[in-house]
Amino acid sequence: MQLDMRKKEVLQAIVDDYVSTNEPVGSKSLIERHNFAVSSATLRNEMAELEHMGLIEKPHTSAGRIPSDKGYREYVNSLMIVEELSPKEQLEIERRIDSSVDEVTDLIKNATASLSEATGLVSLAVSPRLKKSYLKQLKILMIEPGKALVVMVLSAGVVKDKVVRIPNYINDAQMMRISGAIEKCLTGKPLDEITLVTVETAAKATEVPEPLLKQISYEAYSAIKQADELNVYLDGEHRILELPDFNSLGRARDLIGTLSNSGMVAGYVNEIESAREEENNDSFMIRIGQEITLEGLEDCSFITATYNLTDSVSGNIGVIGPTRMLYSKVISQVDFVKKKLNKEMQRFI
Amino acid sequence: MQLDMRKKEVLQAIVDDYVSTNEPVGSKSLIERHNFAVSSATLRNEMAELEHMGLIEKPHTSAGRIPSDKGYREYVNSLMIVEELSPKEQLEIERRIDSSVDEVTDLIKNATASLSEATGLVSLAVSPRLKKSYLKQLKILMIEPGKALVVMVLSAGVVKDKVVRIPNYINDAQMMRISGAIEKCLTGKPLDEITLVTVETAAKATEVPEPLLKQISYEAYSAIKQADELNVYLDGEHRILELPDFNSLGRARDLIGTLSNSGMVAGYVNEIESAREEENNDSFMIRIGQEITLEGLEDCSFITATYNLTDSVSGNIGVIGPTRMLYSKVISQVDFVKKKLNKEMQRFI
DNA sequence: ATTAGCACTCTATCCCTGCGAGTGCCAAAA
DNA sequence: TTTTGGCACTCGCAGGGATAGAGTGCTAAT
Repeated sequence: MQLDMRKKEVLQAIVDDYVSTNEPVGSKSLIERHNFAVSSATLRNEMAELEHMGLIEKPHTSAGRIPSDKGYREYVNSLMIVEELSPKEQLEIERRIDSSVDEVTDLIKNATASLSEATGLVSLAVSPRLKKSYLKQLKILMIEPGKALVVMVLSAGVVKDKVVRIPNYINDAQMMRISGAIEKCLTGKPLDEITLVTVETAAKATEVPEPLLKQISYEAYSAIKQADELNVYLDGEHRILELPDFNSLGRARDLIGTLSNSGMVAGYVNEIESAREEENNDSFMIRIGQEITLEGLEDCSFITATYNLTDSVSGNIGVIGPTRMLYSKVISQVDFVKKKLNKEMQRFI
Repeated sequence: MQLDMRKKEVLQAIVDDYVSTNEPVGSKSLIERHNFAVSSATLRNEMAELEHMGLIEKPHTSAGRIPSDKGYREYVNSLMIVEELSPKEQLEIERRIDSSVDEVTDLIKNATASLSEATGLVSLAVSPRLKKSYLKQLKILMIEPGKALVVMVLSAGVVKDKVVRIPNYINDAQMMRISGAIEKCLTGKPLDEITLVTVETAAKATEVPEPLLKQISYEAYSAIKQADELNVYLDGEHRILELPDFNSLGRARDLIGTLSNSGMVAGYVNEIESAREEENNDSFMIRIGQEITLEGLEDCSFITATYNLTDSVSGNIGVIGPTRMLYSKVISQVDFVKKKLNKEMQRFI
């Protein structure tokens, strides 16, 4: 994108104005609000060219211009001046992230709520991707006839468990042996390298009847697989209904509807997360308007950052809002929450 | 409320018509859609009286009538003919409640989703009130230095756990002793009879240094208390945005905003649940419009039923929608889901 | 390259009107 | 006493100008 200095200034001014007023901006009001050394006629020419380049567009003939997705993209990539948060704003965010919680999940939920409150947008977080973390402990506790609890302690400092069914006739000693064998063999293995066969092979080290072995192995395996399933935490859904951008109802419904499908959301976030890793970008992902391939979010923007629980275990936290959002500030807020989250997570490792 | 036969018929017809058309109903259209043996003028007189009694009201002078909260109440109490679900509808609901889940929580979530789908309204469930269930097991597992997992098996077939902090210097043997002592003493005790003192007293049976005892007791206690905290599961928030009743945006925002405060919702549900118990009603609670004392839900209706995990452990499941809802059908749906839930829960006890 | 000026376009708003649905009431009928 | 037909009245809503206002593109002059 080749933009001369003045075009850059004009585009920047248009985005800034439109974001703050939610009105298409015309050449005259541009002159009024900014110190351009040229006349409105000159700006009109510039604007015509910007439109020709696809950076801005007209809702209708006699209205001002609004930025296009491409325009926002240009703005975000090279025009925007990222706004630092004031100490007060920082404090406000930190206050809401109660650091006295005992579980990572709660910490993440708090951070998500805090982010939504600060930005006034819908916020979301994806739980840590535990595929790369490895098992430190695996215990199977007999609970009552037919029921056991598989408890897994992972290297990332996370504890996961799952209630599973077991045959009635199994006894404590047998269970101890199987559970011990599985633990011994799987300890240190990353979750994504554990397959049903791995577990079964591990269990075979014990002298326990075959069918019993198979069943327990399967249940242990399913518990392990469940442990690395991703969760999506949403917050502040109601806030988007405050925004004038969503007064059309249909849009709001689509957004909330789509977001409530956490599987799809997690999948999408993973997708752009791996794109980020390949591009070796900094820790940000910004998707604007049509760049988002999730149905119903085509006129939203998505800003998300990657937090790290350990070097190899990460998740995402970010916001979704209308394309017309205060990028310069929201980015700082997301970044700040991410950093705070990273800091607090040290305690859990 | 003294209503002669004809007034009842008129009110019933008005509610039915208004619910299905979402238009104020006038005397003439009432004649057209129903087989009244009288003229529209007579109905006008009846309607004037019904309005005088506060059962129906006019949005403005020259519009038809719509039922008031009081009118809906009368309808629900004595006019409505509860609509049975067709086998097909029953099947559809059952299909969505996947009965192969291993945990009660998942069962409840599924039921909630199914209910929302069936009714097209927002559904919600409150997790079982475990206060009255008693401890069957309590184990404290050492996880890593400074961290332990408290695992509790409750009489209602529910397993709860919590990660807690413990002093670094405690050793396995000490922990075994404390944990054993606590379990021995608390087994069989309903959760709501367990206090911090109870736990401490139990722990004192062991010969472990006092400060250690105190701290572990406190952590165990906090885990127990956390186990009987109530959770609220919501589903189908986006569906209310489909309803013409919520086209005003503000109402939708208030509703979603209020519902997202799960503490308030749980409190309110508990409140009306205990009212139900006192009145020794059947298993239904219906709150219409102004009867709801939750801010932001003043023009909604709330239909909820009580499910039972055991005799003494119950929770609630129900829906929230506009006062203009198909009471006769929604009630059947809620009831059916509740029964299905009760049936499936047998497996967990 | 910039600018002033101008004709043109399009929307949003206001006001007016007429239509339709519905009401309340009265006097006559049952 | 209840019911009914009839009628005047009310009010919201949709449609139809008319107007104002904001903005554009183009042209000719600087």
